[in-house]
Amino acid sequence: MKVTISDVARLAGVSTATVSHTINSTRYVSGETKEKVYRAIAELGYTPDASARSFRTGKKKTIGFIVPDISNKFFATMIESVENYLSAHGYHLIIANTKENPEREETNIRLLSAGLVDGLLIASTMEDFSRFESLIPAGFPVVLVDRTFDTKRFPSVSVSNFQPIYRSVCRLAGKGDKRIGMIGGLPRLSSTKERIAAYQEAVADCGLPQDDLLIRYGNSMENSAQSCLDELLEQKCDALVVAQGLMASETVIYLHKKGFKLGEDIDLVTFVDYDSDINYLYSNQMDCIIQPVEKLGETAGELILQRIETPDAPAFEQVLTSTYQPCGM
Amino acid sequence: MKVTISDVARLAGVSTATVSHTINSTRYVSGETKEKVYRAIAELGYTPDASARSFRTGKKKTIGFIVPDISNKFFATMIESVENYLSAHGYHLIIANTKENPEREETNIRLLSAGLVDGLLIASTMEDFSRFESLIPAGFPVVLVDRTFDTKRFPSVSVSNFQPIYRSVCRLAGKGDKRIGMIGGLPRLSSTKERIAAYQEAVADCGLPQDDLLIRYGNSMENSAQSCLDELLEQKCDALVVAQGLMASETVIYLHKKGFKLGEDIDLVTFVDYDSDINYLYSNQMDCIIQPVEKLGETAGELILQRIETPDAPAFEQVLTSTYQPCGM
DNA sequence: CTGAAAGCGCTTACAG
DNA sequence: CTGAAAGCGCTTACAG
Repeated sequence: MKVTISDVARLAGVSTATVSHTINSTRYVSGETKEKVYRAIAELGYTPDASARSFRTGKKKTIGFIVPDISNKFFATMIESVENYLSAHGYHLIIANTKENPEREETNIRLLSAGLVDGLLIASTMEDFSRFESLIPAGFPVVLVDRTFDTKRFPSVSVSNFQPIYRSVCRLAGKGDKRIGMIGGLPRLSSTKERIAAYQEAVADCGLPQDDLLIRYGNSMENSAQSCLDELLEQKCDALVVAQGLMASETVIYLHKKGFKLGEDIDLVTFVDYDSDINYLYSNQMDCIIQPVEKLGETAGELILQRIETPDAPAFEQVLTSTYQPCGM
Repeated sequence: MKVTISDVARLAGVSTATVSHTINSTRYVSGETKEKVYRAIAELGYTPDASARSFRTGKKKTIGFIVPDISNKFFATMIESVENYLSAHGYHLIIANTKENPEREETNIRLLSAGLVDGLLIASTMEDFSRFESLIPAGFPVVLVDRTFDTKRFPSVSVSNFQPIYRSVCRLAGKGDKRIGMIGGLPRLSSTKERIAAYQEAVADCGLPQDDLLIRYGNSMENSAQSCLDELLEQKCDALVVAQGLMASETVIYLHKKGFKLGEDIDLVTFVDYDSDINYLYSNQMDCIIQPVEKLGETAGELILQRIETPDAPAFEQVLTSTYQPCGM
């Protein structure tokens, strides 16, 4: 049978209060009494029941992370980094995967916020903020990760999207490229919107032709780049900007198979998950925008624990900067 | 304040028992009463507290997965597949990362088995079975994933390691290769041991020179292939077998950078995580051993839920087969 | 320096 | 067809 705190108390000849205080160092216990308690614990092989404890205290010591796509290495690395931070602070991590499906996100928010976790990290795939907001119980600690909403009611950590895209378009224009194709992720995501907007402004500012046919969208998951590429190549692009990591890898592979020489037949700028294989192989043939994935995860961990401490602190946005790595550096 | 089942009962004018039974459909409740209960729930915005419920029932509806390296896409994909299976069956998934560190594994087993989860999936990095076994509370549901122990006391799901490696060595020998280098993962892992043994037997059976200098070990994580490769290239290998996915990617990149042409200057056989970028690019230049990652995850989920149902069923090993994909197929 | 006891929010025999 | 009440295993004021 299960060994409980009462069994320990009985064997040690003390109260359950004393056992509890001994284990948790939450009030003074004499050396002699401690001794007896620890002996009883050892003899019975007692382990406090985490479930009872968290029920009693209301603290689960667990954070939920709602991720759009675990098998995307960008998120996998982020999960690792979050887990690393949290476990160092005595927290566990529950993972939920939405596969960019808003219904799955909704279900998971409901399930996890109903007493399973102390706080939620969400890389949301939702477009509608009011729908999103209505799912979060009042005062429940939430931090948005990588993707934000126009309405800034939750704290967030994300990556600067505008500047690196703007800059790369200018550089391409400077090289003499005229028709610059753009591939973005899911159109509804804040990250995609910001990147597309940066592209559009840069194209206009550099005096290049503005053509909606030069902008294509994928689904932010695997195997969605190819059809975009076919369409852009038909448009006779002399350069491509790929604003999403997974699609970037696919682009490199596809161009390679089609026999394009990067930097000669076509110029390429890509967002990369920083330790992608492709990046190692081709970093000398394309410009890369390298995201601080680990920093993103660590900051997310930091913010959510802060949030749990002080749920009513004003929400603020934290924006990390990507590294711009031109060809061959 | 928090809305509890008593608040609902009071407002609906029924007992908490009736509210509970209504929510859970666990005994007959008249239509009229149900109506009242649901109205009260809606009015108060009541959500049952998962923590209280799991404390009471002893069922957490949560599985722990102890993973050696989340950022390794092999495991990331497996996590996705496990999560997928579990969430479809009403379970949550807690992730712990060991970074191939036995102490971290030990800590995590202790923490998670102490009332946090109903069962544990473990891809263990431990060598010593008795140490491992001593950490698992008697009768606690455990399933070993990808890596097993010689002593078969826990159920497990893993991938056949012997046959594909044996076969690849024979094929290389058949092509005329004489000095076949072998790179394995962490020497203590069952997967590594089996793969090395297969290599050794095949080398002997094919009448090739047996030379310990042809066998090198990495750490099963990132950036450990290079030094192995330098040593093997010094041994004038005409073929390489890389028995670990991450190291395989690194090998391809390194050989590429060194200017080797695969299949001409050197023959290559690799274990691959099936959707690796590298595989897409080079599958026509090397033999691949493709692991059924998703099936592995799904089976792991299946086995652990079975185990929770019937913890005393005899432990059995489930071995999945890899696909052998020769050059250019 | 320590103990007796209430109570966290549910579920579930037991009883009618 | 439904209710009163015990109890899961802890923690924590309150009291001495």
